[in-house]
Amino acid sequence: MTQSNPTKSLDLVFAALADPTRRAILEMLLEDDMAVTDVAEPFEMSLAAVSKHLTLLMRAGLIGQEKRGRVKWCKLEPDAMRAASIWMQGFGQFEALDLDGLERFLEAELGEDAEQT
Amino acid sequence: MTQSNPTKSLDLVFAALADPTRRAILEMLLEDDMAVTDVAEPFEMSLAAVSKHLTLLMRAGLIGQEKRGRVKWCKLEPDAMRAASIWMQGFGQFEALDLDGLERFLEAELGEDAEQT
DNA sequence: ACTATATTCAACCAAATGGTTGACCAAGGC
DNA sequence: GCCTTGGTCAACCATTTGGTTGAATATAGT
Repeated sequence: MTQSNPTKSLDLVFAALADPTRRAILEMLLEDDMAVTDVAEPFEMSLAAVSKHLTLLMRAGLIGQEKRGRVKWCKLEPDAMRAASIWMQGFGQFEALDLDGLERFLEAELGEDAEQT
Repeated sequence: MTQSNPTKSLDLVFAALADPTRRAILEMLLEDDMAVTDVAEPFEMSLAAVSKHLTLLMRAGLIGQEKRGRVKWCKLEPDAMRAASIWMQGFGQFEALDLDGLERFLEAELGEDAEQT
């Protein structure tokens, strides 16, 4: 009856992503690791509220936290998104939107030996 | 009517996906269009409960419903997942790459339809 | 017209979210 | 030691969610 682990994990990840504040936090962490206070700074809500958001992101596995001194550092854990991302890709070929553009981007990114099909 | 607020659209899609029943429904609809009663059949909950889930899926744009006779047919609308899927891929798939460049690419790709933050 | 089927609606309930404020601990700086 | 800063905790509040049941609506079949 009870849903197995992977299902529950998808629940947590998708639920965590269903809030604009939390998505914004994840985007900020894409740039760099950040202290909790600095994460909270751009938002017009209390530090406690942001702290709760971080707790949810932690439970979903999307971020990790490490306390050094009195500062708690948050770092992105993008691997937690992989299963959810793959699940979604089962529903369509979203990459078909502009595969050429993506290819050009990846080639530029990976450089020389990227294309040899 | 079109979702005027792009952030809200990601909210709705991710929230809709955060429930195992709704994900299971979407997977069922991957096979074929289904009537509401048939969608509800495998689940150990009332028809009304499933109907509510379908309402949420509708609001998120993930399914469409068409009433023919007294039967309401549900069909998958996987395009509604696109923006969310692409948003996620900005985190998981290309970690080794230049993330700023990827962000610029995705922004250009999604246009104003999927800008969050 | 009567009845059965398909689906939603309405009222209710319990639990979770997203936010607030104020108190609380922990770690530095002086 | 004392004060400030970093961060969580606890209690509270409003709203949403996920479920129930029973009544209501609409269409089909006979």
